[in-house]
Amino acid sequence: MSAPKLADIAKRAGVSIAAVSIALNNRDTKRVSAAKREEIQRIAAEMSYAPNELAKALAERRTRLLGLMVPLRDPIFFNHFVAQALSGIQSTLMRRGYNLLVYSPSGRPGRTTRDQILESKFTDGLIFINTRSCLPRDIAQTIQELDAAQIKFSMINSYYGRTPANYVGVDDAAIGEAAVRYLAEQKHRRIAFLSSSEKLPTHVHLLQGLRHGMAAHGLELPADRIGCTDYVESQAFAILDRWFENKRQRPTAIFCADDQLLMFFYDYIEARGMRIPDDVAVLGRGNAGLMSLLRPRPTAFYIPTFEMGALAAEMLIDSIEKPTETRQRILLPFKFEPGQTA
Amino acid sequence: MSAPKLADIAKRAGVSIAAVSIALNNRDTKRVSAAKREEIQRIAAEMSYAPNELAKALAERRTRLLGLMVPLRDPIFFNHFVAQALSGIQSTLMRRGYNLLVYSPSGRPGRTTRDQILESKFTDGLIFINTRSCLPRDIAQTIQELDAAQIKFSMINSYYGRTPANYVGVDDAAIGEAAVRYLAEQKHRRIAFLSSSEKLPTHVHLLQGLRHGMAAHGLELPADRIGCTDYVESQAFAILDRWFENKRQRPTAIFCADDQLLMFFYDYIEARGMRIPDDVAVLGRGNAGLMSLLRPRPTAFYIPTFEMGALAAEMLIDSIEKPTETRQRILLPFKFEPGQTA
DNA sequence: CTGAAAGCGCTAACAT
DNA sequence: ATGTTAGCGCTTTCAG
Repeated sequence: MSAPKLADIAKRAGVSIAAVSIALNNRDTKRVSAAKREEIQRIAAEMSYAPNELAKALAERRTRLLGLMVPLRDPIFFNHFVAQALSGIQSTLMRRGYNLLVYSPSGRPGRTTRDQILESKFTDGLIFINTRSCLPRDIAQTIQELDAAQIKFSMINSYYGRTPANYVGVDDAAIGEAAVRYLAEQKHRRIAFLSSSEKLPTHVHLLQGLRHGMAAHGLELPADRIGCTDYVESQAFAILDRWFENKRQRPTAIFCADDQLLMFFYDYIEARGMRIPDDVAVLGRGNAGLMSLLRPRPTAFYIPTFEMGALAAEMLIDSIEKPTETRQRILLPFKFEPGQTA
Repeated sequence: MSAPKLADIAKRAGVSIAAVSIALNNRDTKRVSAAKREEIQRIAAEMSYAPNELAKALAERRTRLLGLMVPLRDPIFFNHFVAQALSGIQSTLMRRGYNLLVYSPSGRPGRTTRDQILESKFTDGLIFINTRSCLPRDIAQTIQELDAAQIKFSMINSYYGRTPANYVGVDDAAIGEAAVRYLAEQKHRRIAFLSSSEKLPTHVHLLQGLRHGMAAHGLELPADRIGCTDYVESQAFAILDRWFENKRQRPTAIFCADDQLLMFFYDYIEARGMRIPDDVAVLGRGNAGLMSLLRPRPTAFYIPTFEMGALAAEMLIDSIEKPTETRQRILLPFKFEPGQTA
């Protein structure tokens, strides 16, 4: 026996299909008498009726499904970022009655926006998680194509282009500034910046904040104290060796742009037999869950990943349900937590 | 202008809707002439046609969507487990052309199987991730209800009941045995087991393996060297204090049942000013990604979370596509990686 | 207040 | 080889 449908209930109750649909869905309408409604509900429960969401969605022209697009390619750090964001997204969806479709991330770089559009035919809207490796230009193009296809979407992290879009990020410039302020207050004057790659938005914004902060404190950030590692550990080691070779000129504090770089730094310190914070202070930035495992406990700025996910979902649903809603670009404040490293 | 549909293409091409459907879907059939097919494909591309997956699914009676049920989340450890399993699942789905619907985990414990069944109306099958906190009895009931509703499913981790079901776990008894073997070879004779809670399947199986291994090596595991923490750090500390109070009788090696317990142990060692492995050796079990962040690097058994996800998805899809397939219960082998702690 | 009928966009069995 | 037709299960006018 296959799943019971409206018609089955209608037959048993001796009413029309429409009557059943109305009785079951509109909790308070006078379209159907109280007696009939109860009868219908009883029968439905008895047959353990569950609506076919597919048919429902087809008729209603909406699925209450959101799609999540994740360019999955980075190691654990990113995994964890996604997991956190996912929790946040889910917390919103739960409250607002949506579910999440996580699209299989295609390893192949050929994954075009067109594919995404195709896939989105199942959903009411799309959430994008932009990783540190997403370039502004690519994102801008994606936005254009989505708009052309009239697909609703919102983005998490790292988008700073000019095209208007719903997105939520973190205020990296503010983090950079706060980092300098904190270190300057501890009398650090030679501060270095261990980062990812020159072109990445995060790098750019942190740097901007750092420079601003340096200026405010009468300090400066010479080019040779900015290290771009491209996330290659050996490259990070080379940069650090350069910084530390001269006892007199070595930086007294390092600011690491994200958790992976912080890990590199911990590894380096261990490899060279140094100690944090005795030999050098370090300030981190990244994901709370992961960094809390490190010892000594990092003094760090935490990215509110969960909240970013929750907010991105909220924005998207708003724009779906009230199409007039104008697009918002939100930068969430960071959290700071003192540890043992600076 | 709303999205183009088959009818639009049909009109433009001067053929029937069915013809378009066939031309677009069945890459190699003689149902339609080569010329017409090309013409149709050209027009479709031109209008950037994308099929309405909903309608398609309704007609085909299948969505190529799998649902993921995740019980409410524990802290980071679990987050990461889920993220890993998710990656594995996705790798299979990608290859086999499915997508994943991640159901919002309901915080409320009242989330019944019935709810899940309701939600599953969107999917072809369900994957369950059973956490360490899932009791065998509850799982068994879930299985029964799913069967009654004729819903296909597979489970990841921690199910060891008698009801037949597709599931993939890890061979904890083998891990327990291997743990003893490894430690015994290092001449450890007083080995203690820091664990979760007596009732949990993982605990039971690890213990079974440990006892077996102990016997084989002429050792024993007295009850007072089995510590159940219920994942409460203070409880863990109390147990450890008891173990370590007597210098003569203290265990020389500890086996931790999972990563969270290992973290407790590291915290304890730090708090009491001891050193690993000088004061005590420790052997872990858990998630590769997370534990690799710890220093000293743990010597540990790693659970193949990614593979478990991939396999669970594979099994589920098989059972969907070939309904004759009999149910399988697979225990994956663990991975062992030596570190600096034992 | 209730039921009949017309879709939603697509597939597949059935004619031609 | 191609076109026609009847659903898939539900919602929603629109008559009665």
